[in-house]
Amino acid sequence: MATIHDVASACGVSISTVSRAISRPDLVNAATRERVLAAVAELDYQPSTAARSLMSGRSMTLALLVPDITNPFFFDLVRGTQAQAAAAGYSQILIDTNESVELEHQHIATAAKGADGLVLGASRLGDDALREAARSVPLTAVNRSTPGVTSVVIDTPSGMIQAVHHLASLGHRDVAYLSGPRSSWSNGRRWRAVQLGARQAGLSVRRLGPFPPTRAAGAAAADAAVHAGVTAVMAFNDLIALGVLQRLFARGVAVPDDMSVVGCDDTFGADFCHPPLTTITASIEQVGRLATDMLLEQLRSVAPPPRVHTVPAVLTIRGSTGPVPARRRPRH
Amino acid sequence: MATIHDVASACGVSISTVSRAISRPDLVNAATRERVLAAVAELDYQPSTAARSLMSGRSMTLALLVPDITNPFFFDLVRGTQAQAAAAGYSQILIDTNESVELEHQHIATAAKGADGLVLGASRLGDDALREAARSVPLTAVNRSTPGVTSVVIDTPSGMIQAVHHLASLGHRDVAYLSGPRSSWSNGRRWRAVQLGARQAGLSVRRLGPFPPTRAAGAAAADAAVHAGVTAVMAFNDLIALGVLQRLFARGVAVPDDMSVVGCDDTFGADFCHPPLTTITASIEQVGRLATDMLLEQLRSVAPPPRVHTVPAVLTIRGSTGPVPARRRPRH
DNA sequence: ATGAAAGCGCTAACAT
DNA sequence: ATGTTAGCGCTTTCAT
Repeated sequence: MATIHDVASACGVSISTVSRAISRPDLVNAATRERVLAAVAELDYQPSTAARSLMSGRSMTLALLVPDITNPFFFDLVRGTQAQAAAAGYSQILIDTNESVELEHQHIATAAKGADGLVLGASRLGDDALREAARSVPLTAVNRSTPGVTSVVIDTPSGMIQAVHHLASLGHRDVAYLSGPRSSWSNGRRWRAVQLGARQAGLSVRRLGPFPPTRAAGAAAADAAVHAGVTAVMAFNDLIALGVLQRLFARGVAVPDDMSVVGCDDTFGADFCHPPLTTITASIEQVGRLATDMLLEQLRSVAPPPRVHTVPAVLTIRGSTGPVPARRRPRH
Repeated sequence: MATIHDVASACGVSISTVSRAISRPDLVNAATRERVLAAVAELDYQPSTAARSLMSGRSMTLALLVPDITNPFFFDLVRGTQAQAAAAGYSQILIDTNESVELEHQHIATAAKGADGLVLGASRLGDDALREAARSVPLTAVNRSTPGVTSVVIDTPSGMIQAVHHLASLGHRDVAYLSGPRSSWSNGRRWRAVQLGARQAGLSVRRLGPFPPTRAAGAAAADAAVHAGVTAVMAFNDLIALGVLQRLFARGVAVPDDMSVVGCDDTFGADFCHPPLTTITASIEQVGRLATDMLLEQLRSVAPPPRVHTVPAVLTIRGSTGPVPARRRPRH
């Protein structure tokens, strides 16, 4: 690998001239510049990022931490952050914290030294830990908000309230919320939204779970819902809802004829599963873009005060919700 | 941010002692070591990765390049490479080359300086360019093989041959292959496999396309297939197949009653779309793990000669394939 | 316009 | 067992 010295000696100038010819071309004589640039091309010289980082203190790298790359929600997020990072000349490193608070903690510490800033997807950290982290490194949190921390949150709750009303208007009186992970901030918000909507619409909700936010867990969730005797379920996310659909089908419970199912996030698959999922839609990729933008902003010399940006979410009605069954089916 | 000097002066030793206390504890007096480690904890000292990289010449970072992060095939790959990289203490940076040969070229060059090695997912590079790249930086290619380049390839072709026989056994005589991108090496292999299978099974295949490997393109592909009057299609990948399913449904063509559909890769969604997709299954995550392993191996002092590892793939029959229609439906 | 030299934070000889 | 020193490759004063 060619170094700046190779280039310098190749065209008989000093290393500072080479450096300047590259980073501030206007400061060097046109003729010399040509010569240097030619040598650079000739030797295929690439300035060492390590050396640059050492000098500048910046790595031109951003890190994205997610609890589980397996979850399509995060695919969409990755897409958005990656695109925006790339556009700004940053690389993005991807870290899976495996739904673990400790791992997240640890990775924040280590990632912080490798990256110039972090995007925390659905952080499982507590308020104090999150604020603390935000103090030690530029970061923006996605779907995890607390005062003093820059974040972008999706207004899923208002979508869920709409969903409850939708269910009510179909005649449902008994619905279950299939809870996500306890450590998920979104889960708390969503459950509160469901409760609020239920109060407004005058129907009864109960919370089942918590369940891991996976398709596999949807089977258990479906069984719990059938056992509870509700006519509709609202799942913490689409993954659980997908699992529910599958399990209900296996048990011979028809959707939406015997049971209505509402997902959340409208991630990949929600529109082509069977039946297609009524769910809460937001542009997650857009959220990723925004989060990266807000992070990049903090990296500029004058960092803005922490802000929280809210992205709208709406109810998308598809085939998995329908009128309440005329007569309740036997509970298997 | 604390430096090694801060730690050193904090406990009245030289920086080398600090360095040693951290990287080779056995070389320093137990008592001093304690003191140093205490100071490290106290000051929350984190050795600078940039400085370390500069010294060692290694960044402890791997890069994964994919043509399109949007594609679920690559989600699975990301999972695998990420897991294995993390296990080996490496970070992984993710790069989207956007289906562009030029972008891939360029990113290989730039990524090469930031990362210690690359995993190229479904590289769109030509043979020469790929070999050239492999000469300049440690890399392993996934589903893109050429002599002299370490790679892991999925034995999708044998799965596709099985699929053709499956179709033949259902009575199909006319099938179409819905071609993927021209620059995709896999596409060529898959098409050849389909032709071979067709010859063996004595049925006729034609190639339609090429189509971009996206759900959206599946609509065009479906129309082309209907127009061609075939009774079964085999798509380059599940994404196209999913799009076909959707379009066929919209046009009132029943699957599998009027048309059988075979996908490829068994990516997220293939098992819960409607009807579930008959497809070619391989553990893509496993492929990612393997690719990273093989890359890591090249990074060790004595790099092994280029090898190509083949991962098996099998036909998974689901609901999207069935007997050939008794009488052909009118072609819309 | 160009060169010399200092130094970013660290590790690895080489002294002591 | 510990300290001193010389770089790793680069940018950036400061001279010239």
